[in-house]
Amino acid sequence: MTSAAVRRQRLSPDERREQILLAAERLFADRSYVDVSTTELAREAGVARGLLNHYFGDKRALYLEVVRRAALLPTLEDVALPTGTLDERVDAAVHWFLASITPERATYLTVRAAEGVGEDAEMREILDSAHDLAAGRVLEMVGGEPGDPAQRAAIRVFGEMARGAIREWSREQTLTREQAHLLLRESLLVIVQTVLPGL
Amino acid sequence: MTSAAVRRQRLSPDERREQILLAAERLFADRSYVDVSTTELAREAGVARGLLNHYFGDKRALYLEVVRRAALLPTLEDVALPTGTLDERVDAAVHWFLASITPERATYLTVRAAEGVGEDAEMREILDSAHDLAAGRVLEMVGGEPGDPAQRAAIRVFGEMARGAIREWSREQTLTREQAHLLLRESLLVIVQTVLPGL
DNA sequence: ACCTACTATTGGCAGGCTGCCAACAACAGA
DNA sequence: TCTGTTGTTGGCAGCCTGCCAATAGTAGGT
Repeated sequence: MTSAAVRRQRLSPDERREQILLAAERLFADRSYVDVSTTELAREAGVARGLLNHYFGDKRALYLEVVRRAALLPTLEDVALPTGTLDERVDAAVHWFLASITPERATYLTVRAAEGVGEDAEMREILDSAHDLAAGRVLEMVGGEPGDPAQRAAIRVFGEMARGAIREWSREQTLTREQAHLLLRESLLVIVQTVLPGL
Repeated sequence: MTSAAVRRQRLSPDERREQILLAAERLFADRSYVDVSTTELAREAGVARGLLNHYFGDKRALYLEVVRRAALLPTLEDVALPTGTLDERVDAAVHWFLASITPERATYLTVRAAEGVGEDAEMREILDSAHDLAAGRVLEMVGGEPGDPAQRAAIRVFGEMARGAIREWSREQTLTREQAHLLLRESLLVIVQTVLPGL
C-alpha cells in the first residue's frame, strides 16, 4: 500500500506501455501466469485495470510481450566471431551460451515462460524463434553453415541440452559449472563433427 | 450433444475416478489447461461438475494427476539390460529412449505438460522425478553408476537433449529419425566417456 | 492566458469460471 | 420391502476477465 499515484497522470503511450511492461516483468518473475491477476498487475503499475486491455488487448498478450522481450534479449547484442581451431571456437561458443543465459533468465525462460499461459502456437513461436536465433549464433561461431536447416536443427537440439545443463548447475546444483561446461563442450564438438561435413 | 448418460448411474469410486481421468486425458491432449473448463471436463466425463472436486479436490490437482500418469508411463515397464560393447549398450539406450517417448507423448509432455497450470514446485517435481527415473534407466543400460548424483545429472542433461531431438524429428521434421538417432548416440557416447570414469 | 479538441485514463457492468455444500437418490444388506 | 450408506447432483457466492461509456489531463491555436 504505497499509494504513490494518488493523482491521475497522463503519460505518452510509449512511456505508459513501458511502465506497465516493467511492472509485469516484476510480477511474472516471481509468480505464474494464473496466479497473477490483472488487478494485481494494474496495482503494481499504478494504473487502472482497463488500461492493460487498452494497451495490450489481453492479459495473455501482455504476458507474451514480457516473454518475447526476455527471450530475445540475449541474442540482441552481437558477438565477435571467434577464430582459431575448431576446439577453440567450440569452447568460445559454449562460453557465449552459458554467459548469454544467466541463471535468472534461465529459470525465467525454461520455467516461467512455459507456464501459466497456454503454450499454443504463438507462444511456441516466440520461444522457438529465440532459440533458433541463439542456435544460429552458435552455428556461426563454430564455423557451420547457418543456412542449412539440418545444421540449425542439430544446434537447436544442443540448445535444449545446454539449457538443461544450466538448470542442473544453477538450480539443482547437481553439476558444477566446470562439469557443465565440459559436458557441453565435448557434446557440441561431437555434434559439430557428426553433422557438419568435413570439419 | 450425444447425451449418453441421461440416467444417474452409481459407480465404484475407482471406476468413476478412472472415467474422469480418461476424459481429462482426452481433453487435455488437444487443448491447454486454461482453455479447458471444468464444465467441459464434467460434460466429457458425463458427470456433474461438483464431482470433479469431490474426487480430485481441485482442477489443478486433476491436471497434475493426468500429467503424473503420462510422465511415469514410459518408465513403468521394465527393460532387459543390454550387454555387449559400450557402443552397443549406448545404442540400445538411445533406442529405448526414442521408443519410450512416442511422438504423441513427447508433444504432450514437452508442450502440454509445461503449460496452463502454474509450473510450480509440485509440477516440477512430477516432471523431474519422471525424467530422473528415465535417466536412471539409461544410466543402467550404459553401465554407469545410478547412485552417483553427478552421473545421473549428466544423463538428465542428455534427456533434455533427447526430448529436443525428438521434437525436431517428430514435430518440426527438420531432422530425420536417423539423424536424430545418430546425433543422440554420438552425444551419449561422449557424455558417458566424459563423465563416467574409465569406460 | 483562455479555451477547445483530442485522447489517455478511469470505473463499473456483464458474463464466465471455480470451489463449496447441503440436498438427493442409487444400491447393498437385512 | 425397507433402511442406512454414500456416490452424485445442482445451485450459490466470490473472483476474475474483457468491454465500453464517461471523465479529465494536456497540447495547440487564438
